[in-house]
Amino acid sequence: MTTSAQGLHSHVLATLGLAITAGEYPPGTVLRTDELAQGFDVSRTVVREVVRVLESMHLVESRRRVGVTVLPTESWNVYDPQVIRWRLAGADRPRQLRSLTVLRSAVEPVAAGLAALHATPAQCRELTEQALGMVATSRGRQLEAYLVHDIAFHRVVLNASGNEMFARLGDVVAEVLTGRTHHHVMFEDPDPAAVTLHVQVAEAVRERDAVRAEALTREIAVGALKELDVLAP
Amino acid sequence: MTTSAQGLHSHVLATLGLAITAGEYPPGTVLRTDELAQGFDVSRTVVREVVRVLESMHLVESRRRVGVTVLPTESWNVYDPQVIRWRLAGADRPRQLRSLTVLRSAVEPVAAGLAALHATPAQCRELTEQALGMVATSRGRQLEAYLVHDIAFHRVVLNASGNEMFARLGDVVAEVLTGRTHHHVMFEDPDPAAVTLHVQVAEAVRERDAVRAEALTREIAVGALKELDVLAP
DNA sequence: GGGAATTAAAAGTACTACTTTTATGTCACA
DNA sequence: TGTGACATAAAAGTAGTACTTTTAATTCCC
Repeated sequence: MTTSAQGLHSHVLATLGLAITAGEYPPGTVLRTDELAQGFDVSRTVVREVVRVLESMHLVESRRRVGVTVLPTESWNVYDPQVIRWRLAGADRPRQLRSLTVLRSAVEPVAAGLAALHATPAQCRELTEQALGMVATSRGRQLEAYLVHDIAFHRVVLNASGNEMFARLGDVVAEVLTGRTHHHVMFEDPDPAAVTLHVQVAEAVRERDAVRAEALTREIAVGALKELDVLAP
Repeated sequence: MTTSAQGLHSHVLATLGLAITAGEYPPGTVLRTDELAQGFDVSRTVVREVVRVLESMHLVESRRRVGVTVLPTESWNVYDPQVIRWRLAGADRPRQLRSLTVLRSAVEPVAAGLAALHATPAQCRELTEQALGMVATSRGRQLEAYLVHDIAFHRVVLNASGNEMFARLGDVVAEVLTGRTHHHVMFEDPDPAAVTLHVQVAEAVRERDAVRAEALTREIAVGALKELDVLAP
């Protein structure tokens, strides 16, 4: 069983959420609470609580005398980390990775600029450290170790921006980077140019050079976009 | 009563969600299901369903033998439209408006650039129309009418970008613009420079000039940021 | 053929009984 | 006196049932 299930609720939620985001139930499909309860062999209580959660994610809509209707993609809360995880686990993972990468390319440069203004000395240190870690692991097929530093690096930048909305994208970035590493056929070491750019971003932030930090991060983003355009048609 | 309440669930959810996001229950506060049920004079069933939803927003965490614990701000799903609405209605509205505006300033320029590449003829037309509407209502204290066009304009840009994540920020932008208009003391007409910029963005998109569309939108964003720096200390 | 009244299906709500987890306090033993 | 195993009870989790409310759809009357 792949769906982490400590508790009936979690299990049903994960299963249903995954199925819906995977497009298993096309929009407009109506599910009946009692049928779901029977299908999962749980009480109606459990199903109702699950439906309420799915409703809050705008994946479904529950109406009396009708049932639980699956909503079209456009109404989904696509920023909900849970929804993101489900979608990344499902069929349209490539599409999802692309739109998230575009989001990154918009947000991260601005975040880096702000980080240059707001980063604490500790954050500057952490940033440099992670960048050096990236350099150290950038050769010789140490992709997993590299990934850890890469994620940590971007997390620090987002946090140091001082903007709550940016900071909360740390998980998204982590998912994207992980997805990329694990789907890239894992043959090649990371692009040396990208590694250098990260080091330079750390430098720029340390020197409080917002403009440079933003520009450099934009270059990183462009690289990520290019890479993706190659991957997907 | 200000909390829209068709159904017990909605009522309890709105009340509790608002209270928590307003910081009425400091992080770490534990609420007991039965007490809530008594307090709201509803069944435990209703409270449980509400708690499950709040849990999915990471506003609270429910643990056996402990109760429902209010989580710190850092864990909240700050991108959940519902959470955003609650917070905008609460005490830290100014802070919230600022962080959302920064997010806009990062996203919208990129979205505009993409819109220039992907916008359909219909979207181009719509964009021009809204921009002209802004011009028409930009003088003589027609702030409400202006706001409608402004919101529509930005929504079209975000939709036309073709990126799902951007498109879903339409509501956020609408909230921010509305909040701004309604809190600006409503004396002055909109900045003529901003109006002109919108017209030019529509032009650039129509002419498929991505670079120009992005640059112009960035100017609009800078304006919005400046305005906010004046508003809040 | 159209509109009003009826019906029934499904979700919403309530209540009650029971299970499971687990924080905390107790007691025995070293 | 401190420490670890054990017992206790508190609170959430689950189940089942009975009832209410809404409302789509059918029927029936004009």
